[in-house]
Amino acid sequence: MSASANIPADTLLDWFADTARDLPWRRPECTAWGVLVSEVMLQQTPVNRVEPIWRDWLERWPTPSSTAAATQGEVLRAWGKLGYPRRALRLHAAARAIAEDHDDVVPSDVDTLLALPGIGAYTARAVAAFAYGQAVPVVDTNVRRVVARAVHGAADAGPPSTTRDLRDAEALLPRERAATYSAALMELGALVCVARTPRCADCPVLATCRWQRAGRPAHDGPVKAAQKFAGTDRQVRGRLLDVLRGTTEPVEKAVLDLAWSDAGQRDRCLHSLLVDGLVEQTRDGLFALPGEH
DNA sequence: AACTCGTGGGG
DNA sequence: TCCCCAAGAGT
Repeated sequence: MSASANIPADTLLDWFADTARDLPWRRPECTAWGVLVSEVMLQQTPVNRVEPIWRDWLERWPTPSSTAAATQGEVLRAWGKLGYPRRALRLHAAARAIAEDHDDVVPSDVDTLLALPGIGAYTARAVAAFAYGQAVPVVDTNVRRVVARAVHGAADAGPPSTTRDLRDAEALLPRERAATYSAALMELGALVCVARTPRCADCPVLATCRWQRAGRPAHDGPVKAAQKFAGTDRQVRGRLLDVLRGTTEPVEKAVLDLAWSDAGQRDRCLHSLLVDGLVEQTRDGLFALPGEH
């Protein structure tokens, strides 16, 4: 039996047509730049938090060149509290590269997309598929989970392996409407075949799911360590950057010192923000978002 | 290959 | 409350 038999295209596509969320970056009038921006914003970030930021962003900067003309600080402010603000700088750098090297046209070729900052294995194929309709496999955390269950009969995906994950997804792709099929796989993982408590009763491919057929066995592999946040450098960096997002003028270090009590960790994090280009120091020793002073 | 990098909602 | 985890990328 072929792998695709576990997730039949017609069944999944019908379900998608009936159930899919009406997300703005899925609309036919959405530009390739709009798709690219959405994919970067959606990296590790829930849809409902992305949507308003995405709308504001595209209204303000509808093209790569208009984004490239903004300062890094403006881009970081527009990014707001989406998280992982280095993504905003990479998106800005990608916009510059597209404007300068690609005539302001988002590339459609996966390898060209992969060469852009902040565009990895997932995002490059997502743009190629969703903006240009290419029949390339698109593998995100949802697809990995759906494939693990429906095809491999396992409760959860194993450790990511780009080569193996792409091969698995490639085997599923139908000849027709491959890009929509990929969007549907992701949607299934996002709405039904979710991580914690899958809604199998609502699943369109329940009849062919190997995990279901096997009696939905529990995850057997090693349990991955829970990611901490409180007290980490990530939290401290977030606090520091939030101070600078909230001010128009550069601030003295004493202002940043209020953001975290542990001086050693605070200074280490401020240094790493400077190294990452998320913070700049002015000539007179004040601190600000980059590119604004 | 394992770690780091933000943020906030829901179970 | 705490903990999981959400359309990953870069090193």
